[in-house]
Amino acid sequence: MYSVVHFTAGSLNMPIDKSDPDPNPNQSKASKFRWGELEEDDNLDFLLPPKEVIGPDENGIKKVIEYKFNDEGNKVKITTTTRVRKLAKARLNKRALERRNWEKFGDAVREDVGSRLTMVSTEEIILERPRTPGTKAEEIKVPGDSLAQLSKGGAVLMVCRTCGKKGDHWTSKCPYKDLAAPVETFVDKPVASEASVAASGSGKGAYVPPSMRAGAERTAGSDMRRRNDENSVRVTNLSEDTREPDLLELFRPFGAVTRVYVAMDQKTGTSRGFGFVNFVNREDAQRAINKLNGYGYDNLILRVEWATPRAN
DNA sequence: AATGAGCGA
Repeated sequence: MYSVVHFTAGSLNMPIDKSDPDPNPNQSKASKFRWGELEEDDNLDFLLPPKEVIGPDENGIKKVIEYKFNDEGNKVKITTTTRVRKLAKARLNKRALERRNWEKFGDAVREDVGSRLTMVSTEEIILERPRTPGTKAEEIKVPGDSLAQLSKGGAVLMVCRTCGKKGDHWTSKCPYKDLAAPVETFVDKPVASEASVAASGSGKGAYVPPSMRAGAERTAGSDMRRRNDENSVRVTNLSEDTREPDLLELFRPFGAVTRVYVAMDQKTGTSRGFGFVNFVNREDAQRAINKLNGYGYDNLILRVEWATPRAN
């Protein structure tokens, strides 16, 4: 239901005599309400003397004198006295006081800003990375002198720990590095034979990981539990601000993760939008791929696939 | 759209 209220131009322009109560006391409730509203909405403050502010004085006392109409429509004077917290120089420590006296610098030199304003100036700083590709290394490079050749000359002794070959490649480049590692690197005591380990159960002494116990699979192809760089999963379409901890959090539930990596643009320091996650177990990697490929993450749809082995 | 960094007997 609506209550229809009729206004006439005359009623709005009527001179308002505040001392008079409702000029039409017998009118309906709606009309009475209308008068009340008019009184509140009409700003009659221009009839009042202006607001005065005195102080704050040396004691921090500030007075504000205002004039208002009260509910009865009478003019009243309101004086508000407040104590303003003094700008306490004593509260500033020595160093802060010193800084106050500094010359303006940065962009503030050119700006006409108040002495107490703080300005933010931006300055581009090129980050210097340790060893930028193609600087130092090239300067000392002797043409036609490969690392292998140097090693033959006795400068560098390059002996592969995996296959024992001399002067040919580093351990990490060994063509056989993905074959089972030699036992000696894992056990610090002379190894008991597999037969004796099996016979004495766990025996005493050095821990023997399951993969090394008698009966464990030894061939490179069938051993899924060997820790290596192969169970590598490529993740693309990562949002700009996805970092390695985020990737770990996302992939960790599928099994032990040996490494997470997010490719960064070295120049801008921003993510290139892809990364890699390596799993201890191939099956876990496969489950992660199945579950997370096409998964919505940070309002992007992830692509999760097997990575092709890194070119070395 | 896209496949990673660095170390060293």
